[in-house]
Amino acid sequence: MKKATGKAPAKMADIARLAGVSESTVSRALAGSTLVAKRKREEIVAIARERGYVINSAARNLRLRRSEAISVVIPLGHEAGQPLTDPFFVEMLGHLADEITQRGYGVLVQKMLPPMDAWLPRLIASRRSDGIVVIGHSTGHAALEAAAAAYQPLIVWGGDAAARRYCTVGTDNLGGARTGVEHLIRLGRRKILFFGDPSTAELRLRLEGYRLALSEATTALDREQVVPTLPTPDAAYEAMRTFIGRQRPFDAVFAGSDLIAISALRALSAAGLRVPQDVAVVGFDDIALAAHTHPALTTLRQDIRRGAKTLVDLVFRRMGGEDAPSATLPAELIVRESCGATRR
Amino acid sequence: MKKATGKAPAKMADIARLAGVSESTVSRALAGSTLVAKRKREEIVAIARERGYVINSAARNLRLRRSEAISVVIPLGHEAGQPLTDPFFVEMLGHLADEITQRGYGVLVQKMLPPMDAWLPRLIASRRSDGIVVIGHSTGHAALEAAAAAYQPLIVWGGDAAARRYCTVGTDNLGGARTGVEHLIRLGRRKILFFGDPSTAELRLRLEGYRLALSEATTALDREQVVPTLPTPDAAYEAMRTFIGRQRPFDAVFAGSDLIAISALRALSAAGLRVPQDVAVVGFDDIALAAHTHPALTTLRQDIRRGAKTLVDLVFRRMGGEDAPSATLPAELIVRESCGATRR
DNA sequence: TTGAAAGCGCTACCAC
DNA sequence: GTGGTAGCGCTTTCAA
Repeated sequence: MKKATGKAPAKMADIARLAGVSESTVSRALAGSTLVAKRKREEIVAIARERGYVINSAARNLRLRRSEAISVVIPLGHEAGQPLTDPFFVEMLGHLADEITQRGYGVLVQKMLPPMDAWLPRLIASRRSDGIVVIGHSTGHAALEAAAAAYQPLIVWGGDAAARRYCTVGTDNLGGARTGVEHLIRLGRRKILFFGDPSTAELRLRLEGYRLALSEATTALDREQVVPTLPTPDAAYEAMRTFIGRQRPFDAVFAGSDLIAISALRALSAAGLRVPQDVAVVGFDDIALAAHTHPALTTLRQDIRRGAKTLVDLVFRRMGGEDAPSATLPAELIVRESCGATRR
Repeated sequence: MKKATGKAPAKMADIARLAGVSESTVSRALAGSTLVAKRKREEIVAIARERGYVINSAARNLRLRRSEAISVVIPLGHEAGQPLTDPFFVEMLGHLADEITQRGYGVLVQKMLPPMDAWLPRLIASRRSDGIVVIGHSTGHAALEAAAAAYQPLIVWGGDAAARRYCTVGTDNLGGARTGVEHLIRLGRRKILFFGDPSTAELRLRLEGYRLALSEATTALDREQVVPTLPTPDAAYEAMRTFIGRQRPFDAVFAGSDLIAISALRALSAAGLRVPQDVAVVGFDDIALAAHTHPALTTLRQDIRRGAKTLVDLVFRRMGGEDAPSATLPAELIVRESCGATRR
């Protein structure tokens, strides 16, 4: 195997020699320190640029005891071995990358399989990143609690800030779901299903919101009915198909996520049920696709960009030693076609 | 601002003291070197584990002159400022993360805006990663050519291996498109549109495949007709809507990507055109959603997992100094409902 | 305003 | 088999 032999990259000492100054001065000049005479500073910077010199980050990081990188952790539950399928997480990842990059930090992506307690501490101890953002179905609460106790700059995207001791950012899942179901009730729907996987924290909260809306309704409704499903399109499609086969009457589906709602749309259509005439459907997330389904999906928008901004803001504040608090973001009802109009 | 004061993490010297050996021995033991007596080695490893000791990667990397990380670069063209929208790239990112993580390397995600020539060299010089994988509509050929000349471990996901001097991995876009269009012709379609953005290298090749299929057809066909569009759902929807409004007759759409095909599906349906009865549609990529549209989308599958595997395989081989060659992967026609059956 | 020197935490070359 | 030692390339006192 022939060894790659690119010429060794310039180091700071080389630039120092070229500029006829000491390494210290180059270091200061490159950092923009006013300690260095302006003229000299500019000269040094010019030489460095011309030579394509870039500071060796390993050396810098070792010296500074930081990495200038943030880990973005994507816990994989059911989808182990799969690529991230949920567009929501993907959009989140994109926004996080934007926010982090903007601050001059690197983004270290970590796909993580349970159990989390095995490697979250390792990730922290390795010091490969200065802060950690965990997105996704937050499994492994215990591991998070434990890690957070000794490590500040850890922020988790998730639903229930109140119940946790670690810092979280999340949408108001309960309130959002409640709003969505209330909307269905207002439109005259009476037999409303909850369709989703209540084993994750966020979906549990949405289920709670669904229940709350049902219980507080002033009109006579069918009692709650939960159709569980794994959060993948195929599983959701099958689950809905099976449910329809059971012939239990229903006139609305409140889905735990848009991805699931879209599968429901397909299953309903395949079974000859019209949306929204026969069955109204409401999703959660407002992924890009939601506006483009047929019929267009009514859903609860999570403001991902703002979520990402908040997440990153909090990690940086905590990296600075501040004890930044958890945050909850509102969900916004986006009315499109799939929920139908008022029934007489 | 209160400074975070987690207790300083253990370093190798601490473990050495605890184990009553030298730092060298700890280093060797942790690396699993057989130079250290087995008994002693296990003892040291046990102590390290017990103390939650993890090697400081900055120090290790500085010493070893490598970073144990791969940069995955996502060039953003039209979608600047947007999160990555195309599910194809996202799936690719997921698989890349899997492959890279599996080899014990970190994944450094870089979203990059043109111009590439400004920061590709910087990325290389910063040594934050040992290799670079560029995915996405490969813009900036010149910058890639220039960078690749002096830097081996750079692999680009893209279409036309032949035309480039840098190492690429990609699907046989031309052949795939040709297969898809031939299929439409075989099914009796005569007025076939190409729908997509021919400004990117990959789409250009698909367009070429489309042309080839038309020109080689043995039946009388309408001449080529290209409906250009930016690669976002909204733009594609509008473009198709506008085109339909012009009333030029057509009975099939060959779309440059699934995302575009799905938008076409919507626009056709909104215009009262039935798929596949009135218009057949074929996409490209086979994203997860393709099987779930209504009607289900006929498309050309790109084997993303294999693509990612190949990409990562090549970077690692090149990191090892090997002069690994470009690779082209076949596209597979996945026949579903949107192309219809043979017309009499 | 500048330079010398110490050292961040690790690995690998030597000598024993 | 094991330990001393010399750096990897940078930043930052400290002294001038």
